[in-house]
Amino acid sequence: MVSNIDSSQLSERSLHLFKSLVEHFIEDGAPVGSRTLARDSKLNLSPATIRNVMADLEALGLLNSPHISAGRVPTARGYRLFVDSLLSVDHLDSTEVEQIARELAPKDDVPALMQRASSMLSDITRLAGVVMLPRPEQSRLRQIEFVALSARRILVILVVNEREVQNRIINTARDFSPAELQQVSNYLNEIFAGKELNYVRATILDELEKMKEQVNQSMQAAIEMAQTAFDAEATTKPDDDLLFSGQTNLMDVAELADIDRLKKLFESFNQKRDILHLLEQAINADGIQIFIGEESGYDVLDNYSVVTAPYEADGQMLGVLGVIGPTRMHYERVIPIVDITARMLGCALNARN
Amino acid sequence: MVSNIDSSQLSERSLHLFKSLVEHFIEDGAPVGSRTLARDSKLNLSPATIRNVMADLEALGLLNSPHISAGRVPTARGYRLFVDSLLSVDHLDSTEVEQIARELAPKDDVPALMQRASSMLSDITRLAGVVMLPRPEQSRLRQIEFVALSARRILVILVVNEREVQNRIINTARDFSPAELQQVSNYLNEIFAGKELNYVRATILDELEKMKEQVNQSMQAAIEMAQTAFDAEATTKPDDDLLFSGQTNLMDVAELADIDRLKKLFESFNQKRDILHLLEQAINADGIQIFIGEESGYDVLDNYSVVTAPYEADGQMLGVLGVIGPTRMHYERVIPIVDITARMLGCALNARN
DNA sequence: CTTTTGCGCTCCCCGCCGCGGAGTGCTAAA
DNA sequence: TTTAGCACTCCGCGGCGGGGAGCGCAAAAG
Repeated sequence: MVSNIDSSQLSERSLHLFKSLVEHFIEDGAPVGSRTLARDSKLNLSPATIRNVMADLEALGLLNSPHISAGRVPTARGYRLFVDSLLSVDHLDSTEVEQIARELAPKDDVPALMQRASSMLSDITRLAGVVMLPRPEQSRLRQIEFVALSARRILVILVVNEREVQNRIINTARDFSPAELQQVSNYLNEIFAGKELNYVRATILDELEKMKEQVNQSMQAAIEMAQTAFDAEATTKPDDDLLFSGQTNLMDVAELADIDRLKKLFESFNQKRDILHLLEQAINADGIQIFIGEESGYDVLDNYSVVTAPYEADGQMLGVLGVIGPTRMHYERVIPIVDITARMLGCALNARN
Repeated sequence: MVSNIDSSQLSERSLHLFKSLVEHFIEDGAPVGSRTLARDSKLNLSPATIRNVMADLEALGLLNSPHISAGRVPTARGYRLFVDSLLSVDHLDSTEVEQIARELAPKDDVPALMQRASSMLSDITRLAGVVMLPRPEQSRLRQIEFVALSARRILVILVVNEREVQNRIINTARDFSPAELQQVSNYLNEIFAGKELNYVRATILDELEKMKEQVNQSMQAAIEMAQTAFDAEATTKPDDDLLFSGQTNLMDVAELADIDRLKKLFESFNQKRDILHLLEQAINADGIQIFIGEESGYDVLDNYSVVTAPYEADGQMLGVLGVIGPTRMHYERVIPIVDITARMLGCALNARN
């Protein structure tokens, strides 16, 4: 990775012009030339002077021109400098903040809340929103219960991590009476409550061995049943842990009239893999993190930027949310929106202790 | 609605030529002219003759030309005649059937099965797949259970319609002991098991009244709790009942290079409303139903066709699945695929009694 | 009456040209 | 160091023209 440009390496004037250029480009999407820049930047300089400056900036890799006689366009590196050192972040007006707060009122269940966070992000920014759900890297079994649906069909309920409930139906080889089920769940709760799910899955086999000689046959069958339950659990929910919304907003941005690239992007939304990896990098960031174009390392994201922020509740990092749009996006607006959404989502999650 | 053309109104020759034209157009997507048709159709006719026939067909509204000196293209009405009377449906080769069967093996839970059905449809047809989930127009409560998470946090489990399990967590105003919970659930099961959910919701208020004077206070609180549980239920899951997949496949079809229309379509996938309405029309159809272009009545679907089939299990219609693609699609292939997928999905659902 | 031939005409597509506009780099002057 | 001047490049656009595909019509052929 080539070292980035530090703002101290450049003259005040260059920085000013550079900033002005980037802002201009973000506004119009057209390469900006020395004339316009001379007109707009308050410095009273002739186009010629500005051309010299721009040539320097291009040499540093902050700008380039699509072709020799066009204006200049920021490179990814240019955006980086802009975002890191030059950006003046918008102050959100209070009605917007209120809107966010209202949308994220902790009135319903967690998945719905996340969904709303995502669509709110996309609505407000007119870009694509994404929320990574709490990845329970540590899932502790809190409680397990069995409910008999009929003699051989049993509903298994796993309560995990205080919040989450999973249930599945298993068919058993023989009948179980409600009393037996109670007995089994008592037993399992006793030894496994509070343990990590993977540990439970791993241990349950050993446990089964121990049981074989020791206790009565009924118990043994019970353990087998539990094993089925946890096995099923293992194969479930591989990754519905990314909520997108507003993808269609990206179909408006002119720079991506290219339908093939857009298709690739949408496909990577569906696969989820790449985006997931990217967001995982952001979870330990201290607040807003921005991936600009090629920086991300995923070439589907060329010409796109991702603005993310982790969110937390109860002092614990839970996940990441953010926005995906063209590199040419209004960072000064998007950044505070993502930021405040992350905070408010955290609050909403706290509130529902 | 203008009356459709019946195949008996046309001469053998016209039909043959028309069929040939449609097939040709479906293959290439280019307007087809008299020359090509003369070459391809086995009838030994000169282009001029064919031009006359084509003029007739155009007069009937089966064809039209994009502009005066281009070839002809089928209209929606033309496609209608084609699929209703002229289409020779492909015989699926056995490896494909096997693939479908394999994908739909009833190995996991219902939602996952549906999801696989949808993505399989889109994979095989290279179009967009959609599955409408069983709309439980009639949800019977089978069983209700309470699990104490802590003294005041209670997990409510509703088993509905044999298959479906819903759970939610409610916070209570006062503590409940496990014994109490057991008592409450016994009571509720006794009076409400087998009843329709809406009925339960409606009745529970009355029940509450009756209770007020009659029984002990603990029971009353319990009923209040149950009410909370069912209320919450009412507000849940408004419509996650449509599963799309392979939308991106539609980005390949040339006729829809028009990004704006594509955007509108994708948005209507997200809203779900229109597509849902459309599929609901198909649920009582006897097998395959096809909506061609403007016929559907939804203008987002102009230039698109929807091929649907209802699926059933235990002799009961459960939902509809299908495929969305350009009107110019390979009906002879898509139709049997949708058909067999619907059947097999039904089987898979049956199998998991 | 049906089919074919012949012909003139329409319209699209594509490449070509030329031009104006925007912008650059360089050099020489302030 | 900045500015003015100038030659040059490249894009975008409109106009032009030719080739191709196809049509409709009318008259001839069957």
